[in-house]
Amino acid sequence: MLEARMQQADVLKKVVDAIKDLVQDCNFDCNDAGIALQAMDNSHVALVSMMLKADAFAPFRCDRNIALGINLSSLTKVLRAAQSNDELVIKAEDAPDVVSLTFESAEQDRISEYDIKLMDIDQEHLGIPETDYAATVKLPCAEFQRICRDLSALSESVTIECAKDGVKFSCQGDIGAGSVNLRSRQDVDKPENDVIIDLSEPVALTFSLKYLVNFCKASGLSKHVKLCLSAEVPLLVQYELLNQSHLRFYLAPKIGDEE
Amino acid sequence: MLEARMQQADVLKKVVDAIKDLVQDCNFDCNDAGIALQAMDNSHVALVSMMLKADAFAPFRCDRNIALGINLSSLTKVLRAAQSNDELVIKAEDAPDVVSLTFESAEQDRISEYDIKLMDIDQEHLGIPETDYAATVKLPCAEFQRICRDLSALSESVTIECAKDGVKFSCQGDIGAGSVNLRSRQDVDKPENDVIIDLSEPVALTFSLKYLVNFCKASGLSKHVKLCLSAEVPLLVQYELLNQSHLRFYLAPKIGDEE
DNA sequence: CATCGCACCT
DNA sequence: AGGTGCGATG
Repeated sequence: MLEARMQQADVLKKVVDAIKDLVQDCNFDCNDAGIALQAMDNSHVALVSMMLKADAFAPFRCDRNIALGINLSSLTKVLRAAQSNDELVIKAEDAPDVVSLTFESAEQDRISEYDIKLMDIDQEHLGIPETDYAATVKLPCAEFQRICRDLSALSESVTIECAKDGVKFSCQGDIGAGSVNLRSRQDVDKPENDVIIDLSEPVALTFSLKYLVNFCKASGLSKHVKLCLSAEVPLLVQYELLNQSHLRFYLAPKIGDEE
Repeated sequence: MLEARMQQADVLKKVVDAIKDLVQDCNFDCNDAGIALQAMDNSHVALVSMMLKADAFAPFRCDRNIALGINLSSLTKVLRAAQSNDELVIKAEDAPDVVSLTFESAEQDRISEYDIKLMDIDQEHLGIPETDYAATVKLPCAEFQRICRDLSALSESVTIECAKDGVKFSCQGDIGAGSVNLRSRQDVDKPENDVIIDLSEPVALTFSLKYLVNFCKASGLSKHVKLCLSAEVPLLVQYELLNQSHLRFYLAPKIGDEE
């Protein structure tokens, strides 16, 4: 059986909010390492990969591999019932029909329990090759979200160009063109503003802004987001969570005249 | 060419916000005196007139007359990308296809540049006669905005009556009637609350509240607003900006049974 | 159903 | 000033 207690129901809520528009149904794969999720979006352009390590729960118990096939719209409805600061306990039997979510107020004076029916989902398991990226950019989530939103007012696509000392986001659209240049910066007094570029080779790639704006719904999960780019491979947009847990989005670049 | 740097991108943002619902497209007329704009609203009831004097910019350079025909909805989208405290540089060539807006963060570690395509706009140039108004009322923006909003819940129109020692805003509607009386007041300790009436002749006129509410979007630009009235001529609603710059709205009174 | 824009509220 | 909730729209 599975029994996992999260201190902050909010975390699961934000994770699911960030992916529910990309993926309708998917398996939460549970084993003694934790709870993992991998899914492609409907149009097979983007891929979501979540890992919540066992350490992110206390306690965490999962005797054997269990795949919980869940409709994310149903899950969203249930998670809306979580109030901030509620703890969340996730429970399932070994061959479950349902998963149970229990929300407990801090003082334990309100306990809500929801069961969600499970579904069988045939999941192509996706091997994601480890890549040595040509460039990684770590920047504040809020800044990335702002850039994506601003540029999406002008165009469907953004070109991300990484150089050693800065990163440039640019787009062209019917009403005009836009670009945002961020210089790398580091400030020990305000590390939350850091923009850190790690580059082995300059790279410039073009991506759909609609997807990037969508990924940015995860902004509340972390202070920073890491963008990893290499020519001709999908962009990795990564949010680090506590205890080496993470939420990752992969997005294939646009090629040639698609832009 | 034109090159004009504003210390506060916010000012242009607020000006455009205040007029974008009245006017879709209009020319920004640039010359060595500054940047001016004049346009009638679609229904030809209201007129907007903006003047940003060269002194409001530092530096300001404009070698020859340039008319920048801009779609205000496009401009709004671009100005949304301005963050508070960003500086704004406006640039255009002498016979431009585009106008360039550059937003610079205070530390210069983020520079965003947007180009907006220009359009050809045939503009009837409007001579606005200088009028000696029968009454002028200077009052806090917030107070005027509040009055217009409150009365607009009751009626489409407001009657403004100026007397020597006070001004009365009143309306009648289906659910009842409303009126707000402001006595003139002056307080050296709180000049921001001043209500100053300058009157050569009592006057009472009726105006569309919808337009007045719209004009009040400019309230963030100034502490006070000046209302200038004379019988049978348009109301002037004036916001003074720094360096003798201003934003003015003119609104024709309603006559007779239109009220 | 999802997205967008506006207004309100904190 | 930013976030949230609502209403309207496609």
